[in-house]
Amino acid sequence: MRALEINNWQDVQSEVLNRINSRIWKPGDLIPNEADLAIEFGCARATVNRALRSVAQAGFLDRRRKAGTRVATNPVRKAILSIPIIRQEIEDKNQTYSYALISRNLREPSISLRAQMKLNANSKCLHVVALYLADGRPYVCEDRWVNTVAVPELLKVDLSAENANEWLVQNAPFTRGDFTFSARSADAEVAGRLDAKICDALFEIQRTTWNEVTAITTVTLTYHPGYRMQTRI
Amino acid sequence: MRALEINNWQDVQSEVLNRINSRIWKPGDLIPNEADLAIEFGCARATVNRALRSVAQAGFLDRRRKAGTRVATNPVRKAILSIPIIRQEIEDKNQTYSYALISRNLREPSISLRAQMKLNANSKCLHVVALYLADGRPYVCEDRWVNTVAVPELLKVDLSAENANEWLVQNAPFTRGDFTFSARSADAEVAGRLDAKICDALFEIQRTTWNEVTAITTVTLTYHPGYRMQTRI
DNA sequence: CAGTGGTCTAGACCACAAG
DNA sequence: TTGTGGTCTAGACCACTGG
Repeated sequence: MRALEINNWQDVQSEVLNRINSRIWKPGDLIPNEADLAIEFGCARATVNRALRSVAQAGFLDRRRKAGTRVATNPVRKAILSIPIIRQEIEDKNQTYSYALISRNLREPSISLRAQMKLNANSKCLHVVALYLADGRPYVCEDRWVNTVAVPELLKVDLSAENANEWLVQNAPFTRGDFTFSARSADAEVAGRLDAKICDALFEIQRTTWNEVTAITTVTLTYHPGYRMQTRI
Repeated sequence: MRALEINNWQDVQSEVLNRINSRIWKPGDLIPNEADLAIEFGCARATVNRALRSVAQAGFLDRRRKAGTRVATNPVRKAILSIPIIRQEIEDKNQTYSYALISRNLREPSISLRAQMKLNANSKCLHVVALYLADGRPYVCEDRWVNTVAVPELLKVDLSAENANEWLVQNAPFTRGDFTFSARSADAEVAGRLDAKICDALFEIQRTTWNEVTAITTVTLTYHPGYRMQTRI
């Protein structure tokens, strides 16, 4: 049996996780305070603090001033999803990326979209539909509405050459985003675009991005049949 | 114009985000090192470090020893998904939670499942199918395989009274999980369970959880038609 | 009120990796 | 080789909140 040796905050973290894991500290238990743990582990309180903050952020501990630190009873699992640029996602699979603009119009958004993006009445949006292909096969269809008040420069961009997403990433920073993941059935239109059968189940992501209080863009990505989004915690 | 006042790491963080946002520091730019920023902001380097680490974790900065800190060119957006306990998810919507066990068998898993869970040949799994209801309407169908070698105690549990997920959360800690999100069409069996029409598109989450190197359980959650998973960054 | 976590500071040493 | 971020430490004060 080897003695426990603590040299850094990662060591503290794994010791804490071990105690939770092996049920030395059970769900709901109050664990010793930072000062006591620092003495036990032979390190500074700041080091214990760093470790406990990290474990708490992962959802395994609940911390409150004065009340102390408890092992979480409902370990809410948090999965971190990386939302990559589509070009990268395709190239990471060693497939050839290509892009085709389907349509580009200036028009009024629907009422529900106007509500979601909190736009004024009469405001026009740039509506862009495009297709991303991997090795020449349809990968994902993008249906995008851009608030032209927030990003007027986009109107001058040639979207058949450069795709709207990459232009926006470079030129229109955002501070906040709402994401919705869902499943939908292919209708005739989207089935045609994605080379799917009518009634195929398609994975869909809708995302609205904001710069403080102004909506920049709402985009719906409809993936080819069989697409899977994966992550790990 | 008010003077910039920095009192804590959150202030440093928002000033940094402002500079990225307002393109004072552009994508790809090298920003000053921690020591210089500490002088500029009139605070300790540790405070700057805390702020920059936080911004980097959010994906807006790339940091490398010796190479310094750069504004990310590909701001990979990271969405944090909370995976709640189903009971909570339903109760949070002020709906009535209920649960029904559909089947419970000890049997051999399919070859693909055996591969995914890295099980030996001949190993038997507990296969549990159950339905969760919100206000009496089908909410999500759970199809679960449990590695009985890892969690033999579950065999003694009455799963018609207590659902497997909550028992496992309390009694079988895990250290790692793989998640897959996808869309599928309803076949006759699942349509019947979820009160859906055949061919409806259904949102599906598959999750395999591990304790170090041992697979605990693989569960597929198939949600009712129209289900949406939402998050925000 | 008083105990807890949250944070700041100044200084120090270390690990990494670019040149 | 050397500049950069990564981290530790000891001590201090503060903010919150439970009792």
